[in-house]
Amino acid sequence: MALKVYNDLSSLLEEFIPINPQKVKMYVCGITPYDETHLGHARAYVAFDVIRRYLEYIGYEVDYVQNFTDIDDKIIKKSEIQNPKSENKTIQEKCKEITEKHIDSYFDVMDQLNIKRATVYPKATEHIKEMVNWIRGLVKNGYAYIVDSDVYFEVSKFKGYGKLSKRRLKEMKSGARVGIDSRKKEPLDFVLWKGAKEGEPSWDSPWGKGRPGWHIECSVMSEKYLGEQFDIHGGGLDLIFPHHENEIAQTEALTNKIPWVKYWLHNGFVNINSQKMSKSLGNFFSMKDILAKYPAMVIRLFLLMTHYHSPINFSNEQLDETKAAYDRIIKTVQDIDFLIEKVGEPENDVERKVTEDELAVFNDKFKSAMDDNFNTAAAISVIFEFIHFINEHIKNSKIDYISLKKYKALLFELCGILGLLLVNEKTQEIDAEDIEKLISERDQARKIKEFALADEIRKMLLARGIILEDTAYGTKWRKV
RNA sequence: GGCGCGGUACCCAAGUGGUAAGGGAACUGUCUGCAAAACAGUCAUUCGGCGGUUCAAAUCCGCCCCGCGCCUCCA
Repeated sequence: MALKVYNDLSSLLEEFIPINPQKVKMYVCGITPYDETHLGHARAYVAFDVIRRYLEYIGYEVDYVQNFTDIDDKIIKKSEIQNPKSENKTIQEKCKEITEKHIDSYFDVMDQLNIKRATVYPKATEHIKEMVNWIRGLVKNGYAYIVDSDVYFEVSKFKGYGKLSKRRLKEMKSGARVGIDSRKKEPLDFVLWKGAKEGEPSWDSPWGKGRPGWHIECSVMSEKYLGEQFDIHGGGLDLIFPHHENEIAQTEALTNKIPWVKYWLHNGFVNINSQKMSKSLGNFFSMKDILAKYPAMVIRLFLLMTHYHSPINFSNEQLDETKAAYDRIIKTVQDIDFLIEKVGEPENDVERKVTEDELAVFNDKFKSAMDDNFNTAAAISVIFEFIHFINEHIKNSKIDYISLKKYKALLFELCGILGLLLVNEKTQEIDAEDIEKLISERDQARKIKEFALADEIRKMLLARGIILEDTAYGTKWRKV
């Protein structure tokens, strides 16, 4: 089965055929680094990380570009807040200080979530020259007009306007919420270049000192790193309008290469109590806070248990449930490792129960799910079906070294495609020797039927967060 | 006002024409000195409501009810 993706441009599920049969080029809108990385960011970049990983898994080379919008009103505003430490710095330096700090913490969060680094992370401020050239081109070919030291894109000149967001110009003109700016010819026209006010960071341009508007950077930087046309453009659902619509307009107006982007993919929001997470509602969760309470892989699993295009409702209860689900996977890995050690080398094998065909069933089902527009929720269900299969076989003592190794390899392969690491981080911080010692003391007690003492030891270990399990192969332990 | 998304068990969530995946919770049983885990079984005759199309509908069509998002910065 071939990979199919839901294209927001056509509103259809389409077969994925990249422009170059070996190489996929994708651009995902990055963050404006002026504040903490939040759950919504995590959702978006986990989603596109899995898309990227799956494309690589099925054999493509992937060029993945993600920008940083490191110049913007919110950053400037933040830089104006009094900070004694940066008293003597220029506004430009202050902005850089803010963005660098947030980019660092962004990468820290992304690393914890096991998100692979993009091929390149271009910054808007490092591409001003290219943007100025681009805007100059739009002025020259009549799509942009100059008012004082601002430059605007004239939306009505671009006949495809609205094709991504499925809006018609006429309808939007009558829309109540479009802000009126008398300087613009039409309310929907958007700014390509903003003339600088006193004290704002600025760069030279043919129209005077100023800075680029929001949308232009993505067109310019994607063109620079991926070429005039490429395969996938991604981002949050809220970017469809106006951001992505404007990007299409200014890009296709300049290059006349249509379509600019073949597949548009957007991720759904994170909701709190069925409402969009937002600062104004005060229902905002920073990743720093969540990571203090839950392992990163639990968050990753939680985000992937809902399809990327659907909204996802966040709550601590949901995360607790996901923790239990994740522990089920981890426990199976630990059980396999425990048995591999106990069962020993292949010469001891009595029977080999698992066959390649049996495993292929799970492999195929998993791939079919992923081929269907990256249906991670369905793919995860296959992982749990596989875990059930493994436990069933372990239970029936139909275990042998080769099978166990194969189970483990497939489990890691499937989880790996989803970027799910199967490590119990906490185990590494524990004094294993001490625990083993107590376990053998308990075993002695059990042998002479001193169950009170045995239970006392078990209780003691539980207080330290260690759970004991007695099996036919001896006692196992694990962290809560 | 315009455009769009969704309503599947106690909770979460897959499923776009062939008779309801998966996870969590709960209950029963097996195993165990007791546990834990695992396994076995139970948990939606039904998919917001009402009509229609069809041999067949959660899936297609119509109407209605409810929730949400975008149209302003946003992942």
